[in-house]
Amino acid sequence: MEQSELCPRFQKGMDIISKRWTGLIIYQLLSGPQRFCAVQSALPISGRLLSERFKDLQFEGIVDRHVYPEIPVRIEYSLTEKGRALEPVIREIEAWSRNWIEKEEAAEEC
Amino acid sequence: MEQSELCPRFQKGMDIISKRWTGLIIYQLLSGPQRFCAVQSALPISGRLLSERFKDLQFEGIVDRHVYPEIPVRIEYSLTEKGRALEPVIREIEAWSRNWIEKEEAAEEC
DNA sequence: CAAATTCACTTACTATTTGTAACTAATTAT
DNA sequence: ATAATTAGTTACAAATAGTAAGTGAATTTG
Repeated sequence: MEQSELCPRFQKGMDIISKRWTGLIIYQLLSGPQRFCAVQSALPISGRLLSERFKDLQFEGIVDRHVYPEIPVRIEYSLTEKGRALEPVIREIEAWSRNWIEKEEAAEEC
Repeated sequence: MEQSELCPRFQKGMDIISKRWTGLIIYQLLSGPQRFCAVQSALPISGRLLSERFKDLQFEGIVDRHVYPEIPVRIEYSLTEKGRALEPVIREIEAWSRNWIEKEEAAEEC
């Protein structure tokens, strides 16, 4: 029952993108740096989870958190180079969804 | 706080591949139809979860289950056309992992 | 100037999902 | 007869996700 030759880097990569919300968060940030509340209102995710995911993604070097010490402080999240390198993954998922997910199928979830 | 224009098909697609284990199961089946125990010994997944995931993936039309009524019955799982269409997604994740995940990073997980 | 709102979170609690282990039933090999 | 393999299922504990409310600093509204 010992598992085999699965490349550990591939396994790690798969772990990252197959964690709930990471794909959608990265998708959101592909349109440019955004604030916490902007991402939150773009996705059906709670503050608790978004905060947790941002921490995970920062730890993985996929997202950058930048504090602008302005009149009221402004905090922006953006993709690092490593994060932007995930764009082709996201685009392939987009393409697959467009081609293979029925409108009805998608609707029954909402 | 109402969430916006996220395409529901993209959301559904993301839901599917961002569910734990689905990516690795599909990756395994890309090398051809396989039996339950073959997939199980290729991945660090338990029988309970694999059984559950196979059911989900059949329901989504991504995996086919075929029973060969032989001397001892043989059951094989394979990708449908919809499932095989996910190959580019998997390949992009592979490429990203190869380029952006450090050996050490991956190792510290195991 | 007091009250409400916004931003970026955190805390507390519940529900759902995972993981672990053991069990089943049919067949087959030793 | 005993042990092993296949394709699961059941029972239960641990981890993760979801919901709701709270926090504290600053800012706008009445």
